[in-house]
This record gives sequence, structure tokens and C-alpha cells, in this order.
Amino acid sequence: MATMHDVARLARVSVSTVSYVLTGARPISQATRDKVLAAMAELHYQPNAMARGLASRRSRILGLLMPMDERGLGATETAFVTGAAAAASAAGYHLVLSPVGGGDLDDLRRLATQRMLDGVVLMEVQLADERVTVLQEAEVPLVLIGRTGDTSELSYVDIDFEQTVREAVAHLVGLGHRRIVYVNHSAATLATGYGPALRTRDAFVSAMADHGLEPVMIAAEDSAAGGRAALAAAFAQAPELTAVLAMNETAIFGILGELTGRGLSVPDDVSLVSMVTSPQVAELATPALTAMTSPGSALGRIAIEALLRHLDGPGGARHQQLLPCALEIRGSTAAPRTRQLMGADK
Amino acid sequence: MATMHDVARLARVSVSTVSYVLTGARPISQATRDKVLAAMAELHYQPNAMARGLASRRSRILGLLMPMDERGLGATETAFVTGAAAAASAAGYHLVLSPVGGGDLDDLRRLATQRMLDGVVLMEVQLADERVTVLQEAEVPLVLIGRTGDTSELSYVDIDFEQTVREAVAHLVGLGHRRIVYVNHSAATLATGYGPALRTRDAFVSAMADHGLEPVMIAAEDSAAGGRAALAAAFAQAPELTAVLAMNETAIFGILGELTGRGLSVPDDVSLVSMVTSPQVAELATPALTAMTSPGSALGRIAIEALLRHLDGPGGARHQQLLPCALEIRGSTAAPRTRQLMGADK
DNA sequence: CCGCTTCGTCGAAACGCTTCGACGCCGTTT
DNA sequence: AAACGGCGTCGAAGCGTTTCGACGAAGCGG
Repeated sequence: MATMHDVARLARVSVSTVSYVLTGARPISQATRDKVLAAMAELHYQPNAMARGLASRRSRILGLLMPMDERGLGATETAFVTGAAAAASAAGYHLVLSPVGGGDLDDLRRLATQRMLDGVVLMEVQLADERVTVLQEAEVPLVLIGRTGDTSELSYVDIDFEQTVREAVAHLVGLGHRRIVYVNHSAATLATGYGPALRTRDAFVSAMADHGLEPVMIAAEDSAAGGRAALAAAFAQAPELTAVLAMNETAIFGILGELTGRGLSVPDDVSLVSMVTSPQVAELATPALTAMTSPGSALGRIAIEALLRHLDGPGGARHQQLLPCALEIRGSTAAPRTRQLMGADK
Repeated sequence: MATMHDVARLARVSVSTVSYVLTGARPISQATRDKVLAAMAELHYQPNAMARGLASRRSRILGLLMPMDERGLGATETAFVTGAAAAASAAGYHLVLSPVGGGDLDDLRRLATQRMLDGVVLMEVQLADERVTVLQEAEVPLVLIGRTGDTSELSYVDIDFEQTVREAVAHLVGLGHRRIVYVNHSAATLATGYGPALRTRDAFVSAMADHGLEPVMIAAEDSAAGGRAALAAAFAQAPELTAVLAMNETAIFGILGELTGRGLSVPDDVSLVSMVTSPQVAELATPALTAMTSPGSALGRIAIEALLRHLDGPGGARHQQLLPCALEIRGSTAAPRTRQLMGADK
């Protein structure tokens, strides 16, 4: 593998000149530049990332830390990743994903502290997230997807759950629904302080209150069976329900199955809205789900751009931004049957 | 950030001694080792990955290259990744995922050629895959998941599609099915030389032939709508079909929906087997799908282990291995109704 | 009791790059 | 005409490790 030395010799210039051609840190005459570029091409020169990183103290690598649980990446997360990768690539950075689970905090510390990553985007942040602490201690530039409980010090990009829930509820209420059940993630997930679950819960309560309606909420395990159980619980608590709003992308298939099993039709008997869902998943269901589509790739791009700004200007300007999900109406919502509308009107 | 120099000074030994304590490349007395370790702990010393990489010419980083299309990672791929990450971590390597799309071959070349990665696992390999060529030219140790057309030179781990299809067909035939339709990926995907699609196709033909049955195959777009269309096509070609074998994890939801829409019951009217599917996805459907479960995490582990063996012994021993999927019977398969069994028996 | 390994340690030279200070040259300014 | 300032280039000093040759101190057989 050719080194800068070889290039310099072939082009009859000094090593530093070659470096300046590459980095543009100092002006180089056109004639010299051409000689150098020709030499590089001839030797198939490729800079050695390690050496460059050691000398310049920056790796030009950004890390995207995602916990990989067995349920996999949905299309939402994938869009996020591709958006981030594109933005990083455009800025001349590489983006690497690191599947750090919750357990290996030491692994994370090692990664962060070895100066291999110029900066980090952290996904799936919990309200109290130890990983944030570890990374802050390592003094790695950091942008969160999601928020911790105390958001004051950190940069983050997140979904505007308030707004998203409000819009979803407004859609259903606008259709005439009065008795709406919200199916959230599991109680265990709520207990761990999973932000989206908590924020949507609160948002649902307040959105319903705005319409003068009473909120009904059910926690569901992240599985089809969990969805079925949740629907059963929902009918027990609110037998006259006409609409379900589901945060739990996995459970929703169970809900749908159980509904059909009970001989109820979607959307005629019960309307269904899925939150923070990708079009691809929404289309899987029959009927296709009306859903709040998450701004996946925009989220990724914005996060990376914020991170890059951190690297350049250390002038600790935090970037905090919320993006709403867009309502996409498909086949799973409609006006409730008159009988039930009457009941709600009483 | 403390350097080895600081540690050496504090422990009153030379820099090289500190290095030997860390790497174990030469024997060090217990007394000295203790002094050094104490000094490291006191200074919170962490070796600088770049410097280490530069000097030793190995980064201790393995790359997992996965094309990220918009459809996301299924639970299968995720299991694969976590298996690989665990194996790498156990060997003291980091595993990074790089979302290199098909397009950015240059990006890939840069990554490979900059000596940032000690070795690479390549996922979703096509029968003729340019990425393989690029990586071979860069002389990066390489293990494939999947196979190219010419497998002679390379190490790979892949699913044993032959065996998997045979087992799936045997299951259906054992239940009494005679008219079985195979729903593959789209014609476009087949045309790009996507190995799994091609191999399962051939395997299906031969497995059916072994039972003296006639194979019927349909290509379906990777979407629910594609699944619906495929089922319609299937009934057109084989009105008396009693079972569907689907390679297309996305389309299968459409198939299921269309079946229900036609008033047909699964599994009583039509049995459904999903190929290379994770339990999580199989459980989403109603009824839960009988499926061939892929050996996700084992695949990942084996791939990494093979790669590590390449790094140590350059004695170019190729590792080539196929793993079958396991049949997991759930609610979507049953014996065909007698009427149809009779028809097939005629 | 002498020469020979073996063990534990040291110093110094890489590794391939960036970056800083210096310097010569040429066109301006006063 | 002398002083000045930019521009383009060079040389050398790092960056924080690993690794190699060397060397003193033990330990050993003869």
C-alpha cells in the first residue's frame, strides 16, 4: 500500500505538500497540485485512516448507538439510519452503527473513551439513561434521539408526541368517535421510563380532556398476544368503544386479529389508528392502517447535522427540536356506526 | 486523557513495559505488572485506539456490511447482527455495522482500503456481487452471508435453502396437500440474481418432483398488495390449491388478508407456510404462521468466528457452511379438507 | 566458578499522517 | 530603493502505540 511518502517522492515535493493538497489546509499552486494528484492516481494512493486519525485527533467517524433487541429494526428506525448515513456521508464522515445493548455499559465506555468516534448519536433514549452519563463523562459530542427526563443540557431531536397524539385524537373525534381507547406499551416498558410511552400517555390524557372526553388506557405486551389481551381488557373497561389508538406497533396486529375474531369489522365497528408507524408496516395490515407516519429520515439527518455542528463549533450551542408525525389516512378509520354515536351522545 | 507515557512515569517503568503488560507480548513479572495496573487505574488510562491501530496495523474492528433498503431489518437480520456482535466482542473485537447501499461502491472501497477494518462480513450477497470484487481487490479478509454464483474461492455461511424447502414441502405433503403454490420474491428481485430467491425456486421444483407433484410458482412484489395479487394469480393458475409456501415475508400478510377476504379459512381451506421467518413475525399473523425459522444468531456467530480464523491464520482455509431453518408448526397449517384431498387422490 | 540460556526490562525506531515555524520569492507600498 | 506582506513550499516535530534488539541479572550444567 502506497504511503504519502511514496507520493511525495514521485511528485518531487515534500510530504507536507501532499498533505496540504489532500486537506486543503494551506494554499497550493495549481501546478503542484496537479503533479501530486497525478502521483496519487498512479500509485492508487489511499490515506491510512489510522495514521490520519492519530495525527489529527479526529477519526471522521460518527457512531450511531442503537440497542438491538430481538424485535428488530422497523422501517421507521431504518429510515432514520439511512437518513443519518446520508447526511454523514455528505459531510465526509463515515457513520457506523454499534449494536450496544443496555447491558454492556463497559463496552460502550471503551468505545467512547478510546477516541475512535468523533461524536455519537444515541437512539432509544430512556428518561433516565445511564448511557448518557457514560458518554458525557467521556466527553464525546452527543446528540440524542429522544429525550432524557432533564433535557436542559443536551442536544436532542425527537418526535413531537404531544402534537402527534393531539392530531390523531382530533382525527378520530372529527369522525365522530367519543369513546377512544389508547393502547400503550407494556407496563414494564412504562416502568423503565421509556419516554415515548410516557409522553404519549400524558398527551392522550390531555388531548381527550380538551375534547371533554374521558381517556381510557391499556398497557399491552409487545406481541400479538399482548394486543389481543389488551383489546379484551379494553372492551371490559369500555364496552361501547368505537376507536383504538395504538402506540404499540407489534400489538396492533393482535388487536386487529382479535377484532376480526369477535366478528367486528374495521373500520365500521371499530376504527384503528397506529402511532409512529411506517407506511410499509401500515400497508401490511388488512385493511391498511390509518397511521401517524414518523419523520424517520429527516430525524436522522437533523441529528447528524446537529452533531457535526457540535464538532466544529465547541460553542456548546444545544440543538433541541421536535418533529411531529404526519397523519396518513388509510382504511382503518371511519365514522362510527350510528347506534354507537347515539350512545356516546346521550 | 492519560497516555501510556503518563502511566509509565507513574509506575516508574518504561513505556514498552506498559505496552507489554497490556498486550502480553512478552513476560512481565507479577510485581511490575501490579505497579503498572495500579498506575493505569489511578489515571483512568484508556489506550488510544488510533495509535494502537497505527502501530500494530490492526484496528480490532470488524465490519458488518448490510445494505439498508427501506423495508428495514427483520428480526432475522437482527438476530444475525446480535449473534455476530456477541462473537466479536467475546474475541476482543468491536463490530460495526455499515449501511452501505448498493450504490456507493466508492464509499465501500474507501472504507475497505483505508485499513480501518480488519475484516468484513458481507450480508445479502447477490449471485454476482460487485462488492465482493471490490473487497477482494482491497485484500480485506472477507466472509459472506449468502453465496455468490461461484463459491469456490470464498468463505461463506448461508442458509441451506435446499434442505429448508424440502422440509417445508415434506410437512405439507405429509398433511395430505398435493396442490402447493410457491410464492417467491418479485420477478425484478429474481432478475437481479438474489440467491435465496433463485435457490428456493430450484429447490421447490426438485422437492415437488420428488413427491411426484407439479410445482406452481408465483412471483410477488414485496408488499401486502403484492401478496394479494400473487394469491389471485395462484388461484388462476391452480384453482384447487390447498397450500401456499411463501418466501416473501412481506407479501404473506397480503396473502393472508386476501384469503380471509375471499371467505377462505386458514388453515382449514388453505394452509400457509412462511419461509425463513422469525418467530416474532410469525406470531404477528392471525393465525400464527407455521414457519421455517432461520438460524439467525448462529449464522452471525459462525460468520465472525470464520472471519477471525482468517485473520489469525492467513493459511487461506475457506470456511463454507450451510445451516437449515427449523420447522416450527403453528396455526396456519393443517390437513386439507377431505373434498380436496379426494380430488388430489384421483 | 565460568560461560550459556532464560527472564524481565529498557531505549529507540518505526507506523503514516498533520501541523507549525521558517524561508525564499515576488509584487506592493511609501 | 528599502521595507513589507502574501503565497507556496519545506523540514521537522509530534500523535500514542507496538515491536525489536540489547542488556543486566539470575539460574544452570559442567
